[in-house]
Amino acid sequence: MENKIFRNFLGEKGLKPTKERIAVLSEVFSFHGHFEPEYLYLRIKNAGSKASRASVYRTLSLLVECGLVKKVTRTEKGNIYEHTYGHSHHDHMICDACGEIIEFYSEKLENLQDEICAENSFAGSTHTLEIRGHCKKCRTKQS
Amino acid sequence: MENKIFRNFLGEKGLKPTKERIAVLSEVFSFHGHFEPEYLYLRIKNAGSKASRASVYRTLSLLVECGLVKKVTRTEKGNIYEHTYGHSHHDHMICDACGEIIEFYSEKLENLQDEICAENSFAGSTHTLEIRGHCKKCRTKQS
DNA sequence: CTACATGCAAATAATTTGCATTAGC
DNA sequence: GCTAATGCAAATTATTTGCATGTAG
Repeated sequence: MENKIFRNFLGEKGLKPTKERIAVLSEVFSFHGHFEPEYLYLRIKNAGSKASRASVYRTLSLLVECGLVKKVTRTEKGNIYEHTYGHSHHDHMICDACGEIIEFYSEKLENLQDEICAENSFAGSTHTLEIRGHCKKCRTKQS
Repeated sequence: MENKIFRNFLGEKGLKPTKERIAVLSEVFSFHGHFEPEYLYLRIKNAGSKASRASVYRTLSLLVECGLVKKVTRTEKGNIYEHTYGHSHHDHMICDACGEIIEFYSEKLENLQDEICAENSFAGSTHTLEIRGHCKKCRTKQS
């Protein structure tokens, strides 16, 4: 269905569903989890499709724009993305030791944030909560 | 006092409190709010001190390392910092329209996050919560 | 004196962009 | 055919780094 959504989006903007764009789209949705543009590029090459790095970046922007993909965070290196369609909103814990990303969701947290926005007369549209620390595994490994 | 803290920190690491480092330090603490490295560099020049961009970056890393300064967020452009000493922990709302950064703090929010970490056997050390949307001012300006 | 710091300019690295070529419709 | 999209390589931009020179203790 993400295919349909993307094609609709392109149609409305007068853009064309080229094979490169479709290749990026299906690769993004071919796996779960988080990824960097370069990783995606390599997967696409590996899958037999061809799309230049430039097209990967360009298409990624389009996918973000139409809401199918979301920028998760920015690291020292660059951006990390995840596909969004079929996934409900969640936040992340990132392990400083092994880099593992744990997703979580808390209704209470969402409500509390709405309250806080209201208190500040702020119209919140999105948020990013990133908790850093050590995951269970790395926690025990530590000194 | 941040002066003392920094000097101690340098001393312990066998580093020297050069005039450039001190210039960066005092400029960082000469104003409140958030800043980019380039803005800091210009302020320092303007204040009559001289420190190259390289030294600003190098010193900023030291300040973060010793906890006097904190990286607030990463934008498309680069990093944004704020000084930390004398400021308690808080989170940010960022207006997508005018870029204003509003600070807030919620005890409930902190507690809730601790709970969530515990549920996931995660040892949280820091977190960053960034709520994006429109501030009061830009909200009314909108369609 | 002697490390460590500095400034400069060159190096990095992710991302973007200009442009000639190719391809949807 | 016309407009938009691609690939490439060059450009951008924040940040880092190598190195010869300066300086704190």
